[in-house]
Amino acid sequence: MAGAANTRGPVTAQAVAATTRVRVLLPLPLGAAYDYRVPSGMAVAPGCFVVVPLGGREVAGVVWDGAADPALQDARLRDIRGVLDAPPMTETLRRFVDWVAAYTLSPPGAVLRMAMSTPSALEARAPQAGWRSTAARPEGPRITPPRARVLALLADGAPRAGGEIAREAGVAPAVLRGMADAGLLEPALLPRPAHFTRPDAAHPGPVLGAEQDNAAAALRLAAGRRAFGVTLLTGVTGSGKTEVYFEAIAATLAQGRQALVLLPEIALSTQWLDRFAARFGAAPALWHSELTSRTRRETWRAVAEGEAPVLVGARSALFLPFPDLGLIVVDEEHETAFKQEEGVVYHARDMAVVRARLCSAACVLASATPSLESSVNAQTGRYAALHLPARHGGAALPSVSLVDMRATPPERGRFISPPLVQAVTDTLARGEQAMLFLNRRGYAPMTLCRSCGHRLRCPNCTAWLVEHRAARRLQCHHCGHVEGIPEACPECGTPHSTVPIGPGVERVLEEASAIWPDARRLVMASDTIPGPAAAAAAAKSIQDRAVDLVIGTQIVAKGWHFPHLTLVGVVDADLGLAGGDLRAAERTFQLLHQVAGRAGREERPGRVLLQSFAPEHPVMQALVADDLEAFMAAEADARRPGHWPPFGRLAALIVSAEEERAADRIARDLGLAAPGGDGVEVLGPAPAPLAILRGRHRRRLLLKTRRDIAVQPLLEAWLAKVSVPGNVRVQVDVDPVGFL
DNA sequence: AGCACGCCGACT
DNA sequence: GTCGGCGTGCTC
Repeated sequence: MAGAANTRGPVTAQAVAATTRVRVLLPLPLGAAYDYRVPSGMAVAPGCFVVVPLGGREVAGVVWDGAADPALQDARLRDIRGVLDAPPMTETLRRFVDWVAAYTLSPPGAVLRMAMSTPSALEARAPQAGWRSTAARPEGPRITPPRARVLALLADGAPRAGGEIAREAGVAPAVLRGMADAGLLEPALLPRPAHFTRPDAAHPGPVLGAEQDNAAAALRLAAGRRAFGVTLLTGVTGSGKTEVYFEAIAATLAQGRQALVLLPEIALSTQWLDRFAARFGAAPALWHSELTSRTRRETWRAVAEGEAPVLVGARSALFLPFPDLGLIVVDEEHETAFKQEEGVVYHARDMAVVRARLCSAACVLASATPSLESSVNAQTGRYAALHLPARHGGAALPSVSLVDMRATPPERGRFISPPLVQAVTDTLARGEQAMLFLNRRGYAPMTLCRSCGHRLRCPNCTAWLVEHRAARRLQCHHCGHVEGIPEACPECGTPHSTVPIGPGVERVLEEASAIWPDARRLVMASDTIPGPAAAAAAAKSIQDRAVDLVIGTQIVAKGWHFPHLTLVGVVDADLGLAGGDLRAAERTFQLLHQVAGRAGREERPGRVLLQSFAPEHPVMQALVADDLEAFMAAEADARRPGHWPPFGRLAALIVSAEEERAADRIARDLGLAAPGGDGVEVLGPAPAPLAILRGRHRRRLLLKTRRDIAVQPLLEAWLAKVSVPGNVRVQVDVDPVGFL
């Protein structure tokens, strides 16, 4: 219509409609969603993945909810370039992104980035071309024997890939071309191959005992409710927690919803996968950082399309696009590996509960040694509690005893005391396996100059350099700095004057080699077991009794089943107690309990020896008495009066700068601007536990409040009062665990 | 996060 | 004389 071009004429229908603008959240730390214009003819709704111009480039983002900014002038808007062919982000995932951003005080875009970790998955998969036979076979063309074989292969009418037809019918690819020209075949798109077999809830799994059956029934019920609820599932190693929560997964599958299982160390979970396969007759989808980009893309897409009914992953799996998540299991829920310390600082266990609530899913937290947080939530009734009292199959719990290192010390320069030497010798003599546990990699945690007393330090961190003798290197375990082992003291120049102080697993191996030269030894540490394949091989060699003595760091503590291992010796049980951390005792108990659980899982009883210089310490006494409840009650009593977590809230501000003075100044300014009032307390500033990390000086302030006070508004108001120059960084950590 | 613009050293 | 270092700052 010609009149429509007349801009001074009557207002046309097109002009009446105000410019359609929507908010688009971009996976960048921008603080807020940006507004974009929706070109006419384009249909978008919240959740759509779109491509938008940003500066000189194009970025994929998500159409977000809420009204666009009316103050922003139309002239500044740019057009959405296109809508991506991917399932839109669900409402619940969008709310989850917003929730995590608000809780952790992170820019929403930074959280979105975790939910868009696989940009290539947003592009439509190129449909694969194939052939199928035409519905009505034309009369004319001759059906030669090769042609007949092809037609026989395609008789079911389903399309197949050209290469596959040629191979299976034993014909040259040219035959297909000719058949197509003759009208016998027509091109057809292939259905995408299913990458994930559906786990079979009806697959005959292992038989459960009566107590497990009861717990499983309760979980089946919880997962069948289609409603939010958290269950804390506890029970010692070997009590069958895994098989019990498998039943919750089965109930979720029966409803057609998806299940997510979070494991702290997905790379080392081969035994878990075996058990899953035994129950469901199929493998679950996997999600962890070591996936190839192709697998990542396929998995992300399969999750988004509901084709991966069960996914097992590391904490980042929490941000995958499940269309209808019905269950989240957090196994080993007490593990600190669930805390992400960089970028968006969050605790995957806590966020799992949040995501479950947002999508009306059941949540199961499982652990032999639950965190005090979860225990208290179970006691107060916020969480349901299920406890498996015994080891399945009647295996006895290991007996734990202490070796007083003051009464029976090792020889000078040695670390294994006479009682532990004797116990290992006896165990090996019986043809059983023993394990020495020391949560320290390398040969020695510190190196000292005998002549001047100089200690070898990391140039970038407040940390000693750890000698790795096998690799002939000194290494910083905090920043990755590596240097050679010096011939002479770098301080005073005295040659050959440096001596290793204290043990690491390599040094325990050296000592063990001298004491038990005939024992077949295996060291398991994150640097000797580089990935899932190596971990599986190591586990198999232990199960096959190709190893007599295992020497390992905490990676040996995680979920392994070693049927012939009857003795665990903890070389330094006091190790985790130093440092004055709020949760040092709790974490030491959890780790040592878990390590102890490696001993004696079949008919033979296990023995655990803890070498300690403080055998009277409550942690050691609780381990000997195997009294988790009394220990947790004592921990709770210690934290309650001071409103320490979980009876109060904690948030940390870490101020860091390359210049010490800059860090100090901003930390002091923050201290002066600190919030106060009833139930609000600020501790610090003080040097952060690692006062220098990666060359940056660090100061820490701690905000502690009563449980009924939200820390986020306090933190926001506090940070707004202090202007921070560009060379200083202030990192917020809501609910810090351990030091940072 | 990119990618710009923006002021001071070693090279064709 | 330029190429280039990465320090602040903006992107609807």
